[in-house]
Amino acid sequence: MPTARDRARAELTAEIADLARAQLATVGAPGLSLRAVARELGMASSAVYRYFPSRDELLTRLIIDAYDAIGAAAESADDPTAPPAARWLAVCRAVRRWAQDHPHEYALLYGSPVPGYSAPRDTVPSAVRVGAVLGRVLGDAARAGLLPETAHRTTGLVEPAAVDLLGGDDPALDDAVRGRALLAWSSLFGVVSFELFGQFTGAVTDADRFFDDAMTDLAGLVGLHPAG
Amino acid sequence: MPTARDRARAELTAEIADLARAQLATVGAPGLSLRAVARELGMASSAVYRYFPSRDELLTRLIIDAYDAIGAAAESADDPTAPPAARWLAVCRAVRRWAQDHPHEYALLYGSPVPGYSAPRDTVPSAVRVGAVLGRVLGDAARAGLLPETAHRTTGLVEPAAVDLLGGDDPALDDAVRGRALLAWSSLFGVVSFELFGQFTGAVTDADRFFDDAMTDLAGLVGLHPAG
DNA sequence: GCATCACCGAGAGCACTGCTCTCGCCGACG
DNA sequence: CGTCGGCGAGAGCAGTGCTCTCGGTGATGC
Repeated sequence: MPTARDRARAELTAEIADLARAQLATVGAPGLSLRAVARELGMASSAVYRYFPSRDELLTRLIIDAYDAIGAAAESADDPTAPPAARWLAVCRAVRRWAQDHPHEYALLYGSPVPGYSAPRDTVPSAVRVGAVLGRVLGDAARAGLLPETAHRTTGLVEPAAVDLLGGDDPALDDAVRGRALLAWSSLFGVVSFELFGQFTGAVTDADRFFDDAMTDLAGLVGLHPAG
Repeated sequence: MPTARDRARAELTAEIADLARAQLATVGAPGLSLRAVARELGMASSAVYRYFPSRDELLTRLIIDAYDAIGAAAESADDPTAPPAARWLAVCRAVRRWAQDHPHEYALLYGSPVPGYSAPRDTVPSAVRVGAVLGRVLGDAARAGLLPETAHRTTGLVEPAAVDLLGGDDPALDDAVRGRALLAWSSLFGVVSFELFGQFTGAVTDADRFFDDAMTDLAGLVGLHPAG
């Protein structure tokens, strides 16, 4: 059973992470200072190292939390009873909205990787959640017979381990449409990143409309059409 | 006329930038240290400030140079005599190749923006070059009559100032295809970023084939088909 | 119940960073 | 030939991540 010390430790760990997240939201990842969160917590900087052995470990924690947050946003935006094309657009919108609400955390996930820092294994399950939602939409559509049947199946492009994440198995799904799903998935984040990082400034008049149009085009690319 | 002092100054400025670029390639942007380049140059750190008033100014210089480098790579990969779909794929491949050869510089351009640092106006002309090449391919195809005519023209989505960069004016070009061109443009970088930043690990068996397939799909989205 | 042991917070300290200021030197220009 | 502006060097400030050592204290074994 957890002793009082254990509970205190868990509490303080969470408190540090929360304060770090707050600081992240204001100064961004490069400006995140372990000493600053220690100061704000009223403790010596060295004491923080009892809870996070290094700044990178703290960042890893924040990364996992952020992946889970955007994943949860995508999941809760998905209404499995809605038509597939509408589900697709709703999930994309939720991702964009979360990114706009948490730009620094988004940059931490989908911006430049921290040099000399390779994402630990622990991040993978959380990182995959958004893609899994999109894959589920695709798979449900296939199983409902709403996807065009493929003439000749292409295989060998997608890793077998990734197949179940991309809609699972179905006659309407081959590696060609799975590949297009991967393209659509990365395109979603390409568009969101470009918008968030200012690459679109001065290019488009109505960002909302552009985004909806783009996501609808991507849905069509994988065989999801508003009508069917 | 330029005095000896002026020439020396220009030379030293370039030397600092070159050394900084070399350091960028090994330790990445966050690890770029002004003191380190000064050390490697055998001069006091304070002397470097005669040439770049701040670390951010140095970074800006590197950003502009990198935009120009990837822009030049895209331009020299474009053979205006080739069929549009082939031109499109060639340009995309060149962008990907440059990114793979200069991952840290790529991350500097298309990764997380440096917080508290907004890209100065000077970067815009260089930043726009890759997009301009793709826009030119699209415009040439339109003027050659290789694009499907649009039934009813949609307008008001793309900023007028950006129209000439997206192929110029032509009956075959309206804001719907221009919007899809913007989508394809950002998708190119979405795919390259995901591949470079490790988001695709364990998803695809043949990255080259996947990329070619994806870029061909994007070309088709804007109306560029291998046959035509 | 007491001794022990592990954890925990604090402080000092190291090596490093960006940046500023002041000091002499020296080349260019009037 | 004198003056003035740029230029390099050095010291210094405030801040960083991280380490180590030092007491205190809560949890555990006998």
